[in-house]
Amino acid sequence: MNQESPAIGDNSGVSGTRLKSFIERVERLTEEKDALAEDIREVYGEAKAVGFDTATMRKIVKLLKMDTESRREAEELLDVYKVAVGLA
Amino acid sequence: MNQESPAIGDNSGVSGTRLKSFIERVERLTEEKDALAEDIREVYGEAKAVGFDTATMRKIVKLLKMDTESRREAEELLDVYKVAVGLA
Amino acid sequence: MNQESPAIGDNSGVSGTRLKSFIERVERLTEEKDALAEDIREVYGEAKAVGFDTATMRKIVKLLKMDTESRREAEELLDVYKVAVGLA
Amino acid sequence: MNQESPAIGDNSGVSGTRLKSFIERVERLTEEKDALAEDIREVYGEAKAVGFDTATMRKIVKLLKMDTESRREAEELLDVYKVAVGLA
DNA sequence: TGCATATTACACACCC
DNA sequence: GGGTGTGTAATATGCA
Repeated sequence: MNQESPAIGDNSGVSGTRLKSFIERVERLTEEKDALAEDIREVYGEAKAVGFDTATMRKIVKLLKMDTESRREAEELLDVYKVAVGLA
Repeated sequence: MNQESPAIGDNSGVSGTRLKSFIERVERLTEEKDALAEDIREVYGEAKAVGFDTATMRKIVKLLKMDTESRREAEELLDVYKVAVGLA
Repeated sequence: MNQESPAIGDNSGVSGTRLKSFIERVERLTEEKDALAEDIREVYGEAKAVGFDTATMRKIVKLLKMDTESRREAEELLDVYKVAVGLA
Repeated sequence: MNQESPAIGDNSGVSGTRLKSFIERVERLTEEKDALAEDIREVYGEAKAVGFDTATMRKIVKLLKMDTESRREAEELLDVYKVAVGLA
């Protein structure tokens, strides 16, 4: 490890508190994220229960997401171009 | 494929609407999930900015999560036992 | 490990030879793959040398690849649909 | 951005052609690279099919590669020294 | 040295 | 319920 780790080694206890705070924020966000993953699983479960094919559904979702990302990337590329030609 | 696929092939259009609804729910939940993943990255970014080692932090979070899950599983097992012996 | 590992433990030496053969094939392919990665780096290097912005180039390549994959995925999805409706 | 970008902004079209050429070379090399990655996956697949543990195999390949690179680096260092002392 | 990307490892979900 | 394949997260590398 080549970090300076200002907190650890500082025996004031302040940085331990700070680290703990960061960790707790991550834990909290992770819990919410896992809950959403669970929700998603449930939606697929419902769809499957009424006869839809989840593999196909997942492919559709993936494609939609890829489209969205392509569009976003294309816009970013445009911005890069603008900078390149001195328009931004 | 041994799915009944009630929607596909049903030309009433009703199931298409239903499929669309499921897809949109998944998309929405996925967006929220990705946003949380982004938030988590940001927390690690902040921590890194003040000198903490994020790889180590990730290990800690993982350990804490394992503990949490172990505890939860132990509790679930206890519940099962309670039911088994007529205590719940 | 819950593999049967038929080769290891068999002291005939035959499976050791077979394992070695697999490993060598992987090594050979990996070398070729790394050489291509090197070639790609060189192309970017040439482009940079004549004044192109490689970050932009990388974005373009990425977008083109995403398009290609979208098309391929869309075709695969179509196939899945065909199966789903009993056309294939 | 502090690149000169000779091509962009040059409306002769020549640099556009040149850029295109670079892009295509990268795409072609990338395709070959991806094909090799696929081949490697297939080799692991074959090995797995006859009972080998691929995770272990990957570790071995990694170790062998490290050895190879260490050796190569040692040789390169030797060359540097040779030059330094006038032996090459 | 910090960031972006490429690869590798893991975990979940599906099928048998 | 076990194995397989896919998708996602973490790590390692290489560039600016």
